[in-house]
Amino acid sequence: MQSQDLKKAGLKATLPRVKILNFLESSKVRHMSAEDVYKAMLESGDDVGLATIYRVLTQFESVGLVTRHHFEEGHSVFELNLGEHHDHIVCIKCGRIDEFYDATIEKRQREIAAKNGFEMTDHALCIYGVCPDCRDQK
Amino acid sequence: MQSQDLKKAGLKATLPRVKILNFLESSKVRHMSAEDVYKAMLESGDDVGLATIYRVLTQFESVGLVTRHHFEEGHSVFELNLGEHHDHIVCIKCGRIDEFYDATIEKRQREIAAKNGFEMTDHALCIYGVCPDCRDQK
DNA sequence: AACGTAATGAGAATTTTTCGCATCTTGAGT
DNA sequence: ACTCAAGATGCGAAAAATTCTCATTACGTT
Repeated sequence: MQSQDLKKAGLKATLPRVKILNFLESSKVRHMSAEDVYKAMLESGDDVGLATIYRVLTQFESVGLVTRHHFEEGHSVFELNLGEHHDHIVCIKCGRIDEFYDATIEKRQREIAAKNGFEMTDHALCIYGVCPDCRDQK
Repeated sequence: MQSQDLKKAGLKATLPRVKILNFLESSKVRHMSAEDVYKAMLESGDDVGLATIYRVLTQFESVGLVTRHHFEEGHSVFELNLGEHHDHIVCIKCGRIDEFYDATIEKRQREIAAKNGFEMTDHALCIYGVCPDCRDQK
């Protein structure tokens, strides 16, 4: 039940917020822009204003429910947090997004931050390339 | 002489392009938005239209003269390519940007791309944190 | 020096995101 | 369940970032 999750995160369980969280949890697409969420919800009859989508996704981000990514498209992409951290590998042809986790890279990052005297709060690693399907079709 | 560099890169050596390249090479700040470049050049008397700045930086990117970054600010940041690839560590308090290169991470990335069947074309790694100066001031 | 092609400038247009404010909900207290 | 204040929403306007249009200008080749 989403309203409990929201309250646990310190947010009032308003109808738009419940709908958006519910939508994110039930969506098969994991990475979506605010506009994507807006349109998809419109289709399914859950009419939430675009400004609210932006506000809510930003709030979800600040309480850790979602992660915001800045890939190369000129707009933010949001992803529901499912616990395990991971990085991304994006196909520059079709936009397909795969996920991966690499302990070695994670460790090196922490070491590099420490070596530079930074207190690491976050990191973003994105590999760009051509996915298997797009390579074949060429 | 910048006009030679431009021609070598396959671009006509127009006045705005020479001025912009010259500005990037002489700037002490290495990471700038299109707006930053526009304003700084205005100050120094080199008046180039903002649309041209955008066009030229995009061209410079496609011929490899500059790299475009998508940090967390909601706009692109450009950096003159000086040969050696590197990644970034950004202070979320003051915006300071340090650079680093880690062979282990580079190697792992190539391996991960290969393992997923991707032909890697590029990658972006950015560590976010609080820099030494900002930690002290807190 | 002349010419054709490509580049520039200025502002309009797009796109993405935020803001302002009137109205409506939520959740705490009765 | 009912009331109320704080906070949330919706909508359109406003910002911010970037691209486009098109008339004018500059390259560089002849």
